[in-house]
Amino acid sequence: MEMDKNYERKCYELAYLIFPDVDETVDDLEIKYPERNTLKENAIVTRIAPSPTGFMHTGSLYQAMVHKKLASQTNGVYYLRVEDTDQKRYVEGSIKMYTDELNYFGLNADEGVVGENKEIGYYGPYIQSKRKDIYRVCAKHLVEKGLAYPCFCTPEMIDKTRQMQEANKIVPGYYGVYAKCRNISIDESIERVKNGEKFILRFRSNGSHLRKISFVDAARGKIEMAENDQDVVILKSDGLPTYHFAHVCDDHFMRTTHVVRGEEWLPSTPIHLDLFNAMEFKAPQYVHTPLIMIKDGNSKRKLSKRKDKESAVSFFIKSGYPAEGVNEYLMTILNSDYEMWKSQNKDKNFMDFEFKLNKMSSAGSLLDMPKLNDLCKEEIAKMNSQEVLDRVLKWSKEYSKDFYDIISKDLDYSKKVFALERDNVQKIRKDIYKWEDVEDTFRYFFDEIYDKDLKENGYIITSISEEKPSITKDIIKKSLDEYINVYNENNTKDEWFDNMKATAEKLGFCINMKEYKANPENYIGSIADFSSIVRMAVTNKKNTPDIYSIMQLLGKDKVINRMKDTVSKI
RNA sequence: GGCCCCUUGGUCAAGCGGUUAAGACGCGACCCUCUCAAGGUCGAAUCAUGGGUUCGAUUCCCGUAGGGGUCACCA
Repeated sequence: MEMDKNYERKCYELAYLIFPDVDETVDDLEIKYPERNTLKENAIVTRIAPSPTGFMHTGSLYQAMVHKKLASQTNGVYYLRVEDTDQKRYVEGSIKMYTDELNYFGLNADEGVVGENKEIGYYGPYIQSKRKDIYRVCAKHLVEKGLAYPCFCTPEMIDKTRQMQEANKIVPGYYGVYAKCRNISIDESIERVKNGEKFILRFRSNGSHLRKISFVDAARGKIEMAENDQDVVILKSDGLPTYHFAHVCDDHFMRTTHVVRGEEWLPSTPIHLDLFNAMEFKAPQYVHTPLIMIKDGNSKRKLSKRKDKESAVSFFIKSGYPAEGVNEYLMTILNSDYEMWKSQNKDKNFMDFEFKLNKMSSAGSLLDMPKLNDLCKEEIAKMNSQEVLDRVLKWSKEYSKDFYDIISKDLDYSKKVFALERDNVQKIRKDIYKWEDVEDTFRYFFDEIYDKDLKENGYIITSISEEKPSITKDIIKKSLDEYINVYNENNTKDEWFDNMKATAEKLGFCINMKEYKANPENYIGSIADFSSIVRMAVTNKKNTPDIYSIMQLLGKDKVINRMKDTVSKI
């Protein structure tokens, strides 16, 4: 007993020696950052915790969706905390980029860091590098309790131990008898600290990997794992905490109820539970989300920052994927019954859907780009021409300045372009799924782009002769010459098509598709071929929306000129 | 390699002891049609494997295999 008292006193001495300037206690912090009593009992407090590395991973977006849903549907809080304890990886401007990207998808946090130098909330600071004092209070507490100790080992020494362990097939790591500094006497520790020897702070775990612990993952259910026995580093040589320790201190004092994170964290959960226990903090509920995978040959793997452009959220923004479509996609892989619900609630959006943790799939899903594209296509199809114009302007201003200049010259005209087969029609054209594709899809409406295309690719109309030898270049020319003479801009659509058919028939085309299919050898081509000639002469594209509407929009002069040019240049 | 997670068509998946094993994307065919897109109709395609438990297993248990993750003074 006498001995224990003595040891206890020494622990306090050591703690004071290491943290002479810390006079706050854990109890003080409990008062400073009280429980969130204004929230209802079942309100969920979640957090997104990016590292400012200049890169937002697609998986984070997926998690942001979980945070947003959980907090909003329980009237809880979703906050953003910047995890910048690794100063080596810090990239300037990351925070703004990150919050901007969240904003693009409407998945921004409602507390914490919400922009560059912008913080909301009473549980801050929300940037870990500014929370040094808090970690030191907590670390001091552990030293006082004999649950943390200074480690004087060099990285080389630790490396050597590890190699020895691996060679002898011993569980590697810094623990038990292999934890050299854990086993030196407290007097020696005090002495060496006094002497100014360099050290880091390690947790003194009382666990054993022979014992099992279990915890409930809110998405996966009960999980059983070996108890932690590693004396993990809690404060690094730069005085900043490791992730493990910061997680415990921050999520406790920010009163997080649910820690939603990628499943790569699952193996270190026992460490965190051990730490929570040592600090006598109540551990949060854990939710480990599956990783988003990508197909690589015959197998699948985690989205890789280096290899896969889709791993960056910025890729989707730069390409102009509409946020609505991406969100829809995220929901479909997030909650298995979302698609069913959506098909019954077509007019609602994902924020109206009740997200359930136990409906979250736990297997990593492959990023399915065709599916994403389809969902985006559907979302764009819901927009009217004004909305499309606004969105294209906004996107191109940022990512395609030339195109922006072209379409903003005559906004009224641009709007009419986007209104084609969109406004006031029974069946909306669904051929765009990202803004990046708009320029090419509508290139023939804008002279600058049209001319550039002709220059680069030539007149593609000649390809008709390659596919159908009966339609020679002469026939193409003759058809256009003939059509130029009869084209009447004031025709209704029906009159226009009758006119087309009359001209085509005169030249030997079959104007009845059924008849043509039955006896193609009797004709030089079909009305479809004749239409193609006109289409390509006017747009230099094989496939376009209804050619009548296009001609109406372009106006007679342009239509006639383009046909004349084609005749003379091919 | 140790530990952990995961496993229904090509992909996302419903299912939660008895089903003709949903639906969506993709794919194919046909219809519609001036091309394409869309739309409509139809179609091909799935319970990784071996043992149990049970009257009965896709469903519950165990093993095996496969895939993934993780083993830092990075998060």
